Amino acid sequence: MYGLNLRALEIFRTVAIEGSVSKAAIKLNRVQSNISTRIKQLEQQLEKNLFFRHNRGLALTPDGQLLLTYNERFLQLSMEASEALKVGKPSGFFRIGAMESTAAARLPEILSAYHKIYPDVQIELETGTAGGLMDRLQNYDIEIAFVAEPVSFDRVSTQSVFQEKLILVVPLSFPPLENTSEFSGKTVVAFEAGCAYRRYLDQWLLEAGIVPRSIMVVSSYLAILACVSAGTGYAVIPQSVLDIVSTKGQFQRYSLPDNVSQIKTLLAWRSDYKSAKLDALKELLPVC
Amino acid sequence: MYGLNLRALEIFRTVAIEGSVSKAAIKLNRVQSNISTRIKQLEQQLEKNLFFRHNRGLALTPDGQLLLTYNERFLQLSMEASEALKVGKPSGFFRIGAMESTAAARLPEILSAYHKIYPDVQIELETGTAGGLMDRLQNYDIEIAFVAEPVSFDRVSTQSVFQEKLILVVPLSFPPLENTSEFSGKTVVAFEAGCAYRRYLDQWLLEAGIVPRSIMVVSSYLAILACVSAGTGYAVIPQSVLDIVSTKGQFQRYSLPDNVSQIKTLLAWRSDYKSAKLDALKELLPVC
DNA sequence: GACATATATTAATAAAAATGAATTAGGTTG
DNA sequence: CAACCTAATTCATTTTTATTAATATATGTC
Repeated sequence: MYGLNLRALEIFRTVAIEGSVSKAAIKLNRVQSNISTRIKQLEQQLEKNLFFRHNRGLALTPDGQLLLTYNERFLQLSMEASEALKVGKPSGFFRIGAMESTAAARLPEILSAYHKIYPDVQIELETGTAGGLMDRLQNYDIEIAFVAEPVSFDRVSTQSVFQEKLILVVPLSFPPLENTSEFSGKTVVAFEAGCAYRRYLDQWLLEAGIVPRSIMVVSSYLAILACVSAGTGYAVIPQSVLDIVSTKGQFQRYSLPDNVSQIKTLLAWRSDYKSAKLDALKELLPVC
Repeated sequence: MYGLNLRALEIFRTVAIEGSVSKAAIKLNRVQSNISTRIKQLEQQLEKNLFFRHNRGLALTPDGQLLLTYNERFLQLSMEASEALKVGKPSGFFRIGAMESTAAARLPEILSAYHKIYPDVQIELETGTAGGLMDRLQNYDIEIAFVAEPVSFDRVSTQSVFQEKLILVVPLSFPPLENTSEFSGKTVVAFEAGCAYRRYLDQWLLEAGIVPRSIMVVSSYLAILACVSAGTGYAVIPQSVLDIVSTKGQFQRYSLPDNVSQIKTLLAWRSDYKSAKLDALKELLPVC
């Protein structure tokens, strides 16, 4: 039954419509014996008589009638499929990776708009660290990723889409920040090592000559803010994330030097990846 | 694109799921080069890249994803088709031929019940004379026929389903029937020659020694009754038809001798014709 | 009984699919 | 960096399947 192909269906269909092997053969530009054999083959494969043979030609049996309706459905489906492939409209799964901050602060609105326009696309948004996401991108596990710069991988293209500002958040219980050296000996609350912002944090600590007492690794911005509020230690967090949480005012905020605080978020995709889904998404993203 | 078959779809599907040509080859008990070639072939036929090639295997492109969804639909449809063929439940067209009298008086109720039970069967009821119907039956133009006995054709099976009684209907303007010879010289209103009841009528006329003035051929029982009511002539008509028309009392009725008035209606089908549709219909028909 | 009109069968050929071996292309490891 | 791995591709060959051309068979018509 596995050899059943569109040609077989076409032959069956033509014979059914013409009611004759010879007429079908003429119509399909084949020799009559070929049609005859193919029909018999089909009947053997299905173990059903599809036609009554009489002296003026063939007529469908009930089983043949049934097959004919499925035949039509097959042909229709195959046309629909080739049409869909030709047009290339956005559809199917869209596996998107994003850093938690981007997923929380930037994407909801955009993906919601996207979903409205292209309801046929099933979005799967997964979060992870910048490093982890780039690995998954290269493993063809996700199709695109939103990650903080810098990104430099072979065969990966990027375009910057969001500008983030990192803010230093400090517990109210800490003395006002005047001298950065005061931060030495305190605890830093931070994302795990793969996180891009964590790298900026480490860089600032180094440049400012700060030696933290310890680093507490927490994998959620909400949890990090909760820790800061509770006085556990200080942290660095994107402004946009801060904007969407309601825990305002429960900690001190400080700007960081521009070189470590102004960070672009990039949309990244494998260079060999081209799709209508991606093109459509780019339309909805800001240029930055 | 016409060579596309279920095997190709299965190969594509397996590679897509396994993400690897070699694994798919093992799973499908084929050699890996074969899978590789088939995939490339498919891509060429569709003029689309279906997979990204990377060093750990293959991953679907958006086009590949799209094709995969159609692939699933194809496989599902093919399973549905083979399931339907296996089960053999009544479905498809059911081309039924019947004499007008049977179609009008006997079948409506039965076909209505049938349709309720088997809504997947599309009934086509066509009327014709007994002779015409038997021709069409043998021409595979209709699948079954309801005709009056006698029927004796090679390769046609029958079973009797209705008992009809023929009634002689006479205009009110005619004198009461006492002596059949009085009917000579009058007009007979009758169905065309192929009609079975017409043959019984002819036989009775012969046996009773009646010589009609003329025969008026009318192809509808309602029209025949209208003619009789109008005084045109006398006619022979099944009791069951008389029962369903509202023009009662506008003519005289007489019984005919049993040998020409008691007639069975047969269900007839070609002996090579077997179908669930027919079996189901037989269940609903009276035995007689 | 010869003829016409169908489908079916068969043997030969052509085309397509599957195989096995060799090759290529990226990684990984010592 | 060379040797090694893993996985896909290419290519020559074999096997299978589809197509053809010629012939057989079956049935109805004159």
